[in-house]
Amino acid sequence: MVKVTQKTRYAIRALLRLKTFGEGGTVLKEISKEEDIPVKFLEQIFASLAKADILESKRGAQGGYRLKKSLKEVSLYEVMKSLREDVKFAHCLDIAKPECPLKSKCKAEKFWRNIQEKIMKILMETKLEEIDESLS
Amino acid sequence: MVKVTQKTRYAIRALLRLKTFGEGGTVLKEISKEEDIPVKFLEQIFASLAKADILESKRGAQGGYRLKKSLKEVSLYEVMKSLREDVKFAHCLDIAKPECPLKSKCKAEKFWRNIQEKIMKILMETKLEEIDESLS
DNA sequence: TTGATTCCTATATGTTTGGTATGAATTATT
DNA sequence: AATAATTCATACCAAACATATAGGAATCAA
Repeated sequence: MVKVTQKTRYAIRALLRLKTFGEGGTVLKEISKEEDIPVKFLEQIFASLAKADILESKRGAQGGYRLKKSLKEVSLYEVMKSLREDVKFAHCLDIAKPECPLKSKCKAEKFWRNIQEKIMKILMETKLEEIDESLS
Repeated sequence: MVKVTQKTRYAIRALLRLKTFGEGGTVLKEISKEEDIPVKFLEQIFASLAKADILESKRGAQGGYRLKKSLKEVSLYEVMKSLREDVKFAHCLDIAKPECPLKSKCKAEKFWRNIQEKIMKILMETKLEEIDESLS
């Protein structure tokens, strides 16, 4: 299953915005306000992104977030995966065994896997940097 | 949003199975049994596929379904669309106007559209015929 | 110690999905 | 004409998932 949720969209926009703050970074509240994303929701999102080493956090007063990687290096796939969004089509590939009575199921699952690989390739090749370029 | 649901998977498998019945076609109940898909759910699926001219139906006694198009001609995109599964990423492209205060949103939405087009291309190029070939 | 912040986890709300139920409409067969 | 077999149409329901909201713990600079 490949899905692009609101969460993913928020994440992308937040990262893009964070980029404009450069090395200094900023505080979550700021981005929440500027991008009009619910604070508490964004907290969860940033927690995930931080865990995935896409951004860096510092707690406490004078704390905040800043990008840890250049957006050139961060793929869409990486973001989606860190948010634990499923990036798979095939459902039960383990059923696809020779003995499986539903032959068309076996075939179909393998078929899904092929598609999945193609789409994952796109998601992996797409770096966030492209976003900034996509308006020019 | 691109998603592959159970419904889509059922549809694919059902079409594949239907193909094995050739010109004569068969009755929904039969496919339901062989593919282990809930009858009533499959009814809805087939109704959609029929509306999309992918298969042909005949009501009443001695009725049933048969493929209307060769699976060579039917794309994954077509199936998904006929089931009214969303095949779009971009959410609110109409907000992406010059006046939009959320510039990163505008950028992002355009970015999503690019991705969407790539993925749609894959889905459109993928014909169901490939499924049968994918195990060989 | 205080205030600002991130982090953690539980809960509430809304939407989608997968499936069920009921029955109407259609058609071949008897 | 009656019957049985089918597709067609629609409404409903429960579970899963998405989108938040809430409360407070942990951390840290001043």
